[in-house]
Amino acid sequence: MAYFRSFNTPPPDPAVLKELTRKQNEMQQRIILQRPDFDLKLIAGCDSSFIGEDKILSVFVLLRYPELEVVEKVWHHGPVELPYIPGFLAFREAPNLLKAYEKLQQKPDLVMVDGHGISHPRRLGIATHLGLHLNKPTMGVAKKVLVGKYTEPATAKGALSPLVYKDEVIANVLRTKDNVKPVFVSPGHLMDLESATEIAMTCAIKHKLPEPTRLADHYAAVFKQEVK
DNA sequence: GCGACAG
DNA sequence: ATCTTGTCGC
Repeated sequence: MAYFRSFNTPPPDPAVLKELTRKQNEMQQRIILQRPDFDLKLIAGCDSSFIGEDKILSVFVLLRYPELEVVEKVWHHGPVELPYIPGFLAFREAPNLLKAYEKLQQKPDLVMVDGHGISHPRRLGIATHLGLHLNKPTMGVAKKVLVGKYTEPATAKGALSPLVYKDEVIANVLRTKDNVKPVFVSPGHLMDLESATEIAMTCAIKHKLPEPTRLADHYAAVFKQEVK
């Protein structure tokens, strides 16, 4: 990966990775995957951007559902300690994301995260990680696969195919727009694959990324300029 | 041992 | 993620 091909990024400490892996295996036991019982009125989207290599800026956008009108947007920036390591993204981004979340005046019924949910080696993608910390329904929408195998879904919007890992369907590869690369939708915590897929599709209006994460991504770039 | 590898 | 120009298409 990039970290051992790069000259300036320190290689991950084996002892640290062992500890973080232990933590994920521990958290894994608390994951609850079920159809949410809420009636979705407010949905949040979150994403982070980086300023240099040691500062992170996280954004949370709150939208009314299913209208998808923005009702609130907050951000928080701070230092980042760990380098990016595949499989350990949450330990790098979650701390700052949680601080941004606290700034929301109203809390969402569901959080859509830019990244994977249970479609992770130990089922602990950043969406699941955040869900456990917030004790709130979360789902992940990633742009690239992390683990698992799948066949390319049809090119029409709405087409999907399962992402399978260790004989289990951990996400749906969903085409959210005609002839555009699909996204990977997975449940995070207190959520199930079917509901997550349906919500992702409902939020995908005219772009590849569903509105919550698309707008979070957009504002992350906007706020980043204000900070600079 | 050889690849793969979210953001 | 980030570094970066023009360019093709709706």
